[in-house]
Amino acid sequence: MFQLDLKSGVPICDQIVNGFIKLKALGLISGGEQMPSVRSLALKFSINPNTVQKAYAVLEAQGIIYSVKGRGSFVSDDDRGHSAVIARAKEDFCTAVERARDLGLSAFELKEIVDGVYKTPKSGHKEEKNADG
Amino acid sequence: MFQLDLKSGVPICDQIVNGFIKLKALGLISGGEQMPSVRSLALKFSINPNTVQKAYAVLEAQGIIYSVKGRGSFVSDDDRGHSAVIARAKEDFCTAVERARDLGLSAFELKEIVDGVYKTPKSGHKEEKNADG
Amino acid sequence: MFQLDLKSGVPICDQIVNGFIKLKALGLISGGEQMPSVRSLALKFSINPNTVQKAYAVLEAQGIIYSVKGRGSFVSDDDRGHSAVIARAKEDFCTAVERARDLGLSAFELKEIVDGVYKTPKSGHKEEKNADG
Amino acid sequence: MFQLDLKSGVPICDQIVNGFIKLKALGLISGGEQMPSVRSLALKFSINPNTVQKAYAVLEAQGIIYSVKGRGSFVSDDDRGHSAVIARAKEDFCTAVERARDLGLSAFELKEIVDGVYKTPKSGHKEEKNADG
DNA sequence: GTGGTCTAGACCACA
DNA sequence: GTGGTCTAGACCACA
Repeated sequence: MFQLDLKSGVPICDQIVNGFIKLKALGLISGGEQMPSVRSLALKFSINPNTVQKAYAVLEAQGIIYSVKGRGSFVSDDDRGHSAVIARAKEDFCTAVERARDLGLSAFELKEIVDGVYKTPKSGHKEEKNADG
Repeated sequence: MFQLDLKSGVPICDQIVNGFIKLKALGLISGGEQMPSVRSLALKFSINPNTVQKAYAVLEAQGIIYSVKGRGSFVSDDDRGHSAVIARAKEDFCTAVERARDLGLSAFELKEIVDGVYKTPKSGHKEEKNADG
Repeated sequence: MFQLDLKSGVPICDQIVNGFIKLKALGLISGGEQMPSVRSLALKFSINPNTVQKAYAVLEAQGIIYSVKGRGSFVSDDDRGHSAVIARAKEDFCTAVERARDLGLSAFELKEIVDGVYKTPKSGHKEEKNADG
Repeated sequence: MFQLDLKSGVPICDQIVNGFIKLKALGLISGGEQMPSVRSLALKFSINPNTVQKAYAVLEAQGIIYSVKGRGSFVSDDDRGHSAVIARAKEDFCTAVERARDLGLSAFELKEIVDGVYKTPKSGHKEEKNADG
């Protein structure tokens, strides 16, 4: 699974949404698989079930998961929603590049940063420390 | 000048701050030059003068501009602030890379995007439409 | 038979009820014919027997089927229920028309859609993929 | 404006979302126009601000409106989102036609119903009576 | 048990 | 003032 950083200022709901998108991107969850129930995840993270519910609603709206009343939530088989999210991520990265360029950074500098990040071991060094609640 | 995108979700204050940083980075405004008055800018963008005031305060705190009582605000000569801004820009870009990596994008893909953006002429401004308020 | 779409958001019970109504309307099942047992249907669809039970109860209440203690459920001969079902189908369609009208669609557009659907061969079943659970 | 029917069983949030979509379809609200504030609408309908907030979030996700923190919510200039909603409405109507056809109704009967609905004066006779709260 | 909706009320950033 | 997030807790339909 992933972890929450309640101190980060990033809305908990967003962290949950992004957490599952990452898990799917990494192949750690896949089509048809059952999601943890709203209540169980809320309990696990010591947060309010409404927050989890909201995150699941966003994931469902994006086509990443689907929910069946009385049965649970499941990872979607169809990857269109997930692909759309990835496509948007590329656009976002493109915007980030433009911003850096506008501030005078060179293409060389940016590519160095890219390499630097990819050479770093798995875990992002400064994000998502632990769920303290 | 630059434009505001009220729909972007980015706080107006931040957009103003970043707008002037960009202008200075591009050399479109330079040391000693007088900044537009708070009132005139607020009028031009149809936004609250307090918001402009706050943006100017941030710019001053970062050493990008300085204000002279009774005369107005001016673009700073020295580069005290500017290098800090560049450092932060690098951090922001680094974060963008990490996010893209977490979603499964490869270093190769990202570098391709970087090259694509830098090959494009200046007009990368396909976003930030207009301030309608 | 028919198929369930667990992702549709339509309650499973309703899907079963509507499925059998459709089968009878199309003449694919007829008076006196025995219905699949609750258990077998639940097994086939990998759903809760209680859900099938409830669907059968609704069908019986509408006069579409009848049950004989110890023997099972059977398709009803008479059309008591069927005409009521047709009446409700008309109401449902009427509601759909009103909704479309409220969104600005013209009567002409709707009638075109009607013609389009009726000109299509039988296989209008582009929805209702499969029960995966 | 539109009215809510708290007894209808239709989620209040959905009623608000559909209400504004209808208003836009009818041209009663248009691009750039300011939406009532979350709080004022909640007060007007005697419902919880969270419910209005949720409705506005859905409208924003669909591109029908956009929100600016501290300023308010506005009807979107760009009609792509609204058009997508209309397109989906056509699909929904198409599904309704298929369902009616599957139950044995003829194209002629359906077109009669369409004409009937469009000949009826403006207000749907059975929907959305009044907000009692 | 499951997801979904709603109220009540606190608190935050922003203008 | 504005929108946005979150908690706490009730209640519902459905399986």
